[in-house]
Amino acid sequence: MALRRLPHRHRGADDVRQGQGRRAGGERAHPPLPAHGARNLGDARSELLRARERPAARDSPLRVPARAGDDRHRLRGGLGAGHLRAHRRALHRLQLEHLRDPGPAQPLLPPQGRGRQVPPPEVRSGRGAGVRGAEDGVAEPRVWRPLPDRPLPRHHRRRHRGVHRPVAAVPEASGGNPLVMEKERTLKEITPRGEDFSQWYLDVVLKTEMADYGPVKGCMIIRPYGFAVWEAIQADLDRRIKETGHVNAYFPLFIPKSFLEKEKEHVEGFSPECAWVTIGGGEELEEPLAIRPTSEAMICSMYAKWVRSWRDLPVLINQWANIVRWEKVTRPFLRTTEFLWQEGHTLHGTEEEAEEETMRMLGVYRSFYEEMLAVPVVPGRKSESEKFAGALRTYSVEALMGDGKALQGATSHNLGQHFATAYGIEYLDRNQERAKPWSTSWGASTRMIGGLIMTHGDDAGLVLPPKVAPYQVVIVPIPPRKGDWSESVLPKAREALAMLRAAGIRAHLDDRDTQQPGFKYSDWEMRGVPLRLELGPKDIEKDQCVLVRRDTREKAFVPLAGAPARIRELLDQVQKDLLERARKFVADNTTRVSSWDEFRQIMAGRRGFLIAGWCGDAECEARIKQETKATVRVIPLEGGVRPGTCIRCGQPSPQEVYFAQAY
RNA sequence: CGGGAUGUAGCGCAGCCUGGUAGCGCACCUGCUUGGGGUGCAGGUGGUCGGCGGUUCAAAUCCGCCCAUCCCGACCA
Repeated sequence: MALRRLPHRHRGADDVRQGQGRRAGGERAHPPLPAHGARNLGDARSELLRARERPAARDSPLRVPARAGDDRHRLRGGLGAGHLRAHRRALHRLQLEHLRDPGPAQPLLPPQGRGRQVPPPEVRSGRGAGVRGAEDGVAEPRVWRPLPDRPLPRHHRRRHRGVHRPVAAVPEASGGNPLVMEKERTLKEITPRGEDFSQWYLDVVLKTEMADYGPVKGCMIIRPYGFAVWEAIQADLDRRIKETGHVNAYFPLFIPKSFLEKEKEHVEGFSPECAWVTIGGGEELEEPLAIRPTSEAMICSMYAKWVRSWRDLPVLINQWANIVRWEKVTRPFLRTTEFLWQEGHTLHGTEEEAEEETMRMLGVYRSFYEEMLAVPVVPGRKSESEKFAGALRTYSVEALMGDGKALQGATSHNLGQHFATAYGIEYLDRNQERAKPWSTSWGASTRMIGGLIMTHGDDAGLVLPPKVAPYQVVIVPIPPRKGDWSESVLPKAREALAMLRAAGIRAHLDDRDTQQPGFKYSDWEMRGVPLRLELGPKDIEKDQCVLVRRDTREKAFVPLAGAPARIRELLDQVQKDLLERARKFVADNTTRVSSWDEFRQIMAGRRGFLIAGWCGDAECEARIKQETKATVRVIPLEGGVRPGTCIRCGQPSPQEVYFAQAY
């Protein structure tokens, strides 16, 4: 297939002619090329090499040590590699203290955040990239050193190097873990949130093995651990969609160009980000096919064929599908070229019914976000400029991320009669008169996972709400000092696993004997498993186990027999606490502003939601965006209408709105 | 689409300025050791130096073109 705007060498008609369109991953990164003999001079070269002496200058002490590599580090905030490493070490030391004695909550780093700390001067040493054991003379107790000296991770740049080598799946039967394929031994380090939130996010996504970059820009691979979260989301949201009377169906990926063009605003809105197929079977197509950026065009066209009578209404169909939008800037989960979502498309006899449906689904999204993802959202209506292309009214739920930026979590549109008109959907009503239905559409995507990560995550990695966590409990067996763990601890751990699974708890036993318990703790904390169950010889003696919460790291000793019940309680508690904590964060970072100065000041600093009056004028909105990056996120549905004046221009404002910098 | 950066082993990097045997740490493999917060030791495996072309006896290194990714902006779930 050929994609417009992508005259890529792997994507010629050849691929299609082969009837596959795709080659094996490795090959695609390195397309077959004609052999060339440019490299066959190796032997002659070595001969000459041996005949010559190595230039002494290479090892000369006069060599200038600084090079491009060093400058690179300095470019980001003026710190050399050594500084950064020292910084990191100091930061972690501070974290330890924080754990023992949590200080006051940082305004911009939600509850468990550690805040940005400047390393004490004594640990700021010269550069020493890649040098191990550059001890700073502090005799550290052996208790727990979260980060032993290691080469400085590259936490200021993320680089992608094509296709990763496939790793064989480890079968569950042999004690493997199907959701975590790479059994690497180091805990992959994560940039602290306060240092660089974007990098933190990418580190979390990649290192927890939720997703990885694919060979095509913006096309990520959702790995098993990430996909398990999506499956949990899907299962629950699907249930909610069906409970509200909808049924699932599936419509084609390809949409003929002429279909897409029927609704003017719609096509104008989406054509810039459309991918087109122009070749099929080796031949130029008569009509280009869009790879769906959304399915209104396709689905409404079919509705025109299906709907004849008022008795056919309402039509309440949902589909789970993939979507392609040619985005210029992409980030895993948050904005990818291809993404997964559900899109509902409904038809109704009256405007009131359509509006009711639109609001009903907005409510579904809201409760889903809060109950499943533990992410508080602000439901509201979009401004004209943020409206869906072709809609009458667009509503959304907006969440506030840890860095003070807002994320549109899901949208619900009242499409009016625009699409019915454009696609010729007509029926005979009760009075035997021709009538046009009112349509709606609503969707939520894999972006939700991004929101989930950015709402709850901390410096140690992911924090997953129990309801969507692939593993709710991980069992870490502690080997005895003497003897074989498979004699005592392991069988007991397996018993515990069976007991938890029987109780309907998603549990995993980490029985890798190549890792130390301490490593496992950190590893699963990074992956956000809500509860850890430690089981060692001492516990077995007392017929108990140790439960540790991921979010608070609180420990509890509980009798083994009572573990399932206690775990269920704890999981519920964690779920509740996460939502509460996130709510508090949103509340703490939502400001009702009364002056333009204050507005600008907050946007220049910690950002967050700003509640203010707005005149409703698009130009005024654009000016605000230009000056502060903030846009109208939503005109809230709750909290009452408070007329006032526009924060920017002073004109009368019919209602208050939520402003924020958007993702 | 503009600006910036990067591409050397699975990951993180050095080597490039001044062309001459491709290196280090981690991971991985083997063995021993260790195990309640990231064990230690010893020995190994692994590289089209992003691609193509040019200069040269010789290119990771110099030159040109291309590709890809990331970051920051302008546009959008």
